[in-house]
Amino acid sequence: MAAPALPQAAQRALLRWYRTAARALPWRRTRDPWRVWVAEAMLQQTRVEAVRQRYEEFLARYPSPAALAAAAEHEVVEAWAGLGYYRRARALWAAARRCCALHGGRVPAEPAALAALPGVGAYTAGAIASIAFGAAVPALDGNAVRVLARLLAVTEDVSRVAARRRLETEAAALALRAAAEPDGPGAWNQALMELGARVCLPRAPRCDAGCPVRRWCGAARAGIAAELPRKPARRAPRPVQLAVGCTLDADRRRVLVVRRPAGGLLGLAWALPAVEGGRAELGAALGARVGRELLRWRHAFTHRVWHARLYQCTLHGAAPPGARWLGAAALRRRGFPTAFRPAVAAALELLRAGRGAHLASDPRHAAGRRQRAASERPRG
DNA sequence: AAAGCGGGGTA
DNA sequence: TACCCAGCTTT
Repeated sequence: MAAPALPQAAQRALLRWYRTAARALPWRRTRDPWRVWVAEAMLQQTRVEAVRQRYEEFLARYPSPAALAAAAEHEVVEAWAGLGYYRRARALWAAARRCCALHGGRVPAEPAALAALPGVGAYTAGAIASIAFGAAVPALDGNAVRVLARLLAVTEDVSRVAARRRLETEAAALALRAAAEPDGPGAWNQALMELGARVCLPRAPRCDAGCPVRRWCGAARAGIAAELPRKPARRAPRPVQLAVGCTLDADRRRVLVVRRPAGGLLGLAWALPAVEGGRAELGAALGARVGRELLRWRHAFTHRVWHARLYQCTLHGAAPPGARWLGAAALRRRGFPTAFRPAVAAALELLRAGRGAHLASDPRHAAGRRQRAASERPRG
């Protein structure tokens, strides 16, 4: 292993800064590998503040791999509702089961064994191994990539293999050297991420706001910190028309909900029945008569935008397999992805209003509809 | 190498 | 509006 390009003095300065500047986050109070793992799983592409609110609650419910493994997969997905990337919940559940089957219910300490678990890639394996077990391995997340690309003044596109390899080599050398410091590689990896989150910000790096490693930063010296790291442009999300059914039972006291198919978008999450297309596609898929339109809203994903319309539906025959009828209380309790919350709110409104009442009779709701409908108007 | 997969904060 | 975030998996 070659020596790191970053001087030891810089590494020590950053470690020193971390000792005093680190935020007191819930997952920093422990070295319990399960608690570290749950935090890392939740933090994948997810803001610290979003995870803060959900972390303790999830751990109270699933305090160990065995506890999670004992739950049903769909129950875990529901506990994940609102956090996004639901595949993480399913992977964590599968990985917990594997820990019980293969590792006696314990979290493995070896980075390779960790990375073999579903949902655990190079970053997460490195984070768990270094933070929970003190292993001298890097944890190269988006923050660390940004910080290192700036320190080393890597001007190449960081998604390219050559640039990526350079960052990984440097990160590995730094983790190894950090193992000889009192704080250890776990603190070092978190120090890199903390700097990226607090000082070395993506758009507007705060080099002047007390960056502890500015003296050693190639990008700051060249005046190009804000331009790094370079990344390829992302493609615009594809617009998709979505028809959603609001189906009441004969008593008009309950609403039909379904679990979405496992493979696709929002897999295994609870939702109102929905299909790409309009009234015709919804009626055919649901076996229902499609009545009046109740609501329009939009929901943006990374890769597509839903232009969604909610229709009141009447079933021709039986409910589709696996569907459930939920009353207002059950509907409120159930965890739904954010994409469906406007529809669930409208369904609740419809239940509350009762037979024959019109949704738009609620002025608050009518205002919301007008606003969304305006933003929804097709361009051109 | 690129695409699929959420949700929300920020400039 | 555009960008990005404590990424992983499949194609």
